[in-house]
Amino acid sequence: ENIFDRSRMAPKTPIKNEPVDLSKQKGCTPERNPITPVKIIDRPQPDPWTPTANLKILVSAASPDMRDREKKKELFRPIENSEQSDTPDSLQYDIVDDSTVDEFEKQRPSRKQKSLGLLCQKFLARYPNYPLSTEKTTISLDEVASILGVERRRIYDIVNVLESLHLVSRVAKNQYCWHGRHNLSQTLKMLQEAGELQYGELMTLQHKEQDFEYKFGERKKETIPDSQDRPLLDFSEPDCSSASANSRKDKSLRIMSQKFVMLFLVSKTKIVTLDIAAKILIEETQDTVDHSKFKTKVRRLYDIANVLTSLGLIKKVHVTEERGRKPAFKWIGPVEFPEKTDELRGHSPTSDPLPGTQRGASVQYQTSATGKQRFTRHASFNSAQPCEAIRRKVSSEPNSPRQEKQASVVNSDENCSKMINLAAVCRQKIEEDTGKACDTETILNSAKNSNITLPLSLLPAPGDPDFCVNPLPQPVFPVVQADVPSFSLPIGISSQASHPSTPAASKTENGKPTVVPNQPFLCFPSSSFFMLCGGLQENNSSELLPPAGDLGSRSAEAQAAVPPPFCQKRSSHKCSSPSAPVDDEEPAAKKQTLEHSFLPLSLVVPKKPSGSPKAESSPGSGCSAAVHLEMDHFDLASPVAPEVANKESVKPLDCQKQEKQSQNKDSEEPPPGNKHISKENASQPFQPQYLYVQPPAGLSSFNFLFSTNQAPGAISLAANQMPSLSVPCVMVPSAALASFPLVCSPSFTSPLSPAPEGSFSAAASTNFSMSSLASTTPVFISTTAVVTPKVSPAPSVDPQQPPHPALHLSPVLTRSFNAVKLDSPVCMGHPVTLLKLQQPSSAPLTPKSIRPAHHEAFFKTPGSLGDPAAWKKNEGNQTRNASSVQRRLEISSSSPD
DNA sequence: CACTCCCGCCAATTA
DNA sequence: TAATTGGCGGGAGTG
Repeated sequence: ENIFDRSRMAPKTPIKNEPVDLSKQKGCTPERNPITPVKIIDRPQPDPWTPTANLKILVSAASPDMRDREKKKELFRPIENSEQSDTPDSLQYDIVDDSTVDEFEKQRPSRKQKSLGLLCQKFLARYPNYPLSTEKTTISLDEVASILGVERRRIYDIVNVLESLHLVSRVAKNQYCWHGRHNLSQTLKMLQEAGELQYGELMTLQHKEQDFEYKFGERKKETIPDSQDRPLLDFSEPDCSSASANSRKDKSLRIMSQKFVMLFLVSKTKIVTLDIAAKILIEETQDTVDHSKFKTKVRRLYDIANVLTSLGLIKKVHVTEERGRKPAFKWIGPVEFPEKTDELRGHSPTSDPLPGTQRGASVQYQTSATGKQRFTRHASFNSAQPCEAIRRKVSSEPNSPRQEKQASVVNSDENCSKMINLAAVCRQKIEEDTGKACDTETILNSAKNSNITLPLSLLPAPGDPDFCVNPLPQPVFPVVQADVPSFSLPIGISSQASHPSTPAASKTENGKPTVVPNQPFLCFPSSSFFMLCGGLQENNSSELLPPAGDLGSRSAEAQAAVPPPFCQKRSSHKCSSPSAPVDDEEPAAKKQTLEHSFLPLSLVVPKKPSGSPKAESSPGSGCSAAVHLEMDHFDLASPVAPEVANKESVKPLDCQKQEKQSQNKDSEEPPPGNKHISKENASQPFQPQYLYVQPPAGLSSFNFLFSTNQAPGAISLAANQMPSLSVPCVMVPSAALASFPLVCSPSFTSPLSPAPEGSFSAAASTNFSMSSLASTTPVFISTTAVVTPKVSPAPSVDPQQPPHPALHLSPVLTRSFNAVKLDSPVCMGHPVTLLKLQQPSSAPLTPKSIRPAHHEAFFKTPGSLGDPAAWKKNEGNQTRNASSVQRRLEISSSSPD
């Protein structure tokens, strides 16, 4: 039967081709309408058998080999001819001839000739690497499949990978749009950022069995600051990717491809072994990774690797490890991304149809024609497909499903930078030897210890004016950034975040450029980072305290509150006073976002919708763009309260650049001293500064604070151990943050303010919060255990995962909050509730375990980061969690609407 | 035998 | 319901 089919196929294809091809080829060019379902035309006769066809069949029957050959030939011919696909007949004839001839035997296509890599090359050969911007070439799957002589299924494999890199995007059924490599660098950059977030610091690679290896991703790019450009990128990317990608499920292949690329980008060595990649990429595996699953994953990786190889991004190499030689791939593509250049160049001029501000929207629209839902989804995350994927998974997967978590980070330090370095070092070591890893760990530990003491201090911020958030000027960032592992958001989100900065600034300015010089907090322009400086005051802390249960309830509120602030930040420049400027933006946007997004999800959803709306809404200024980013982020959190946002906006956020600078000073140190936090601390004696990082898309709920100065180091980054977050940051539930004044903007006082208790202005501040989700529970994530002290106890939480300690987030208990609050004033001292990731080092995590954490967190939901269990533990939390989860899910689904 | 990964069944998703 | 997509894993080719 098969034979029969095949034979049929051959004839058939040509036929199709003709019609199709014609249109398509032509179509390739610009004009075509995306919309289409081109294919229709084709199929007319299933069997247009030609005489030859019959022969073929016979032949094939005679020998399978023959068949193959024939096919191949056919395939090739067309290919050779390239576009000529014209003569189907001829093909057939040829085939026939061939069959007769022995050539077949000679050529024997052998498997290699059929390889996906080769096929991909042929595919790529058909399209220009850098197509003119103006036109878009459309790709018809049917057409291509017929031309290349392969089943459509294979084309999907190629296209899906290309799509993950935004080389193509799906326009409609059967139709893909060829973008070429204009955006490739951007995409890679984004992936790198995302990868850093996810895997970043700790890229953990698990090797084999039990060993873990941690890789710490280095942050190559330090500059997060770029935010300006990013936005574009984000959008653009998102567009492309999102549009196409979102459509279905998570599309594992796409996601896998992105993750796989991320691994390369994050890896110092640029070499990733398949098994490690497979382990990391197996999200689900959670506990038991099935061997079969692993195998399957590896198969897929080969598929992806073949395509990437064809793209010249990677090459196959072998790594000899202790265990022996393992297949691996080395990244041979660009390592450094000119940042925007790509964007600017590539995009703007040429390709992007949808560039710019609108882009996101526009794109969506286009796509929308095809499928609304998809788009909608996309919209929500343009850039961050992964996120979506994650969500989906979460929702879908019972196992992994996690709740989201929120965490706010408390302190970070320069240490981060150090940490990073360490991580890198560790990673290297690890790579070299597993054993070495230990060393690194030790180091880390030491660091941690130091940190530990400090744990988090949350910011005590008082609601006061004192705290100001200033957006740091980008320039400043670099320093910090460098240090810190980037948190860049996951794909989609991050981009947005970055992007906004500029515009936002403008608005913010209105309020005041400088809010308070002294302010303890700095806001980073980039949405993603914020630096908080200054001592914290206690007051707010109280607010934070709210019991977990409360949190849950509050969280929502908090969330709502949170968002606004960010916006301001974006404006990196100045955040102005509370004065309204910002407000405008936020509110509208937020509201919209809110509407769109569901609360919890904020991260996920928001983007697009929010973005567009925001932009629109905010008349203001460029801010819009910037805002978007932030907004988006926030949105997630905030859905709640647009109002709040408004309020917030009202309040001056105060971000001043100046302050930043000052802060910067403080913060700066980090890079240099990686090693010991303690030292840093010493150096840092200053006020504690914190960097606030917006949660990556995946992590919507978490807030990260990094202490610039002190280092408590935190965290030393447990990175070593944990893949999860090695970063020295603390994750604090948004709720917690909410209470903090720092948050940004003091300006907001959000009525909503989550924290009833505290309710201070701080409340307003809460904004940050992404809280929505987890908000309630503050969590620390440290890889290592160390850190925290107190909090503790709870961490154990996860019964389930115990084995995989890796990431547990220990949920900080509510109390922790309290504690935190209390401590507050001092950054350091706070008893933060840190949750360490449990596992840290000691136990060798299995890759699986690790993965789960990462993956989930990264991909799926913020919650995923932590152990679900942890969440559970918190009683109140649980509910929340669940709710949050649901929300997410809902959102995802709903958002589209 | 291990590494690759083609092939195509068939489920999920769309149209 | 039909078509499109794409997950998945058996098992074959290659070295």
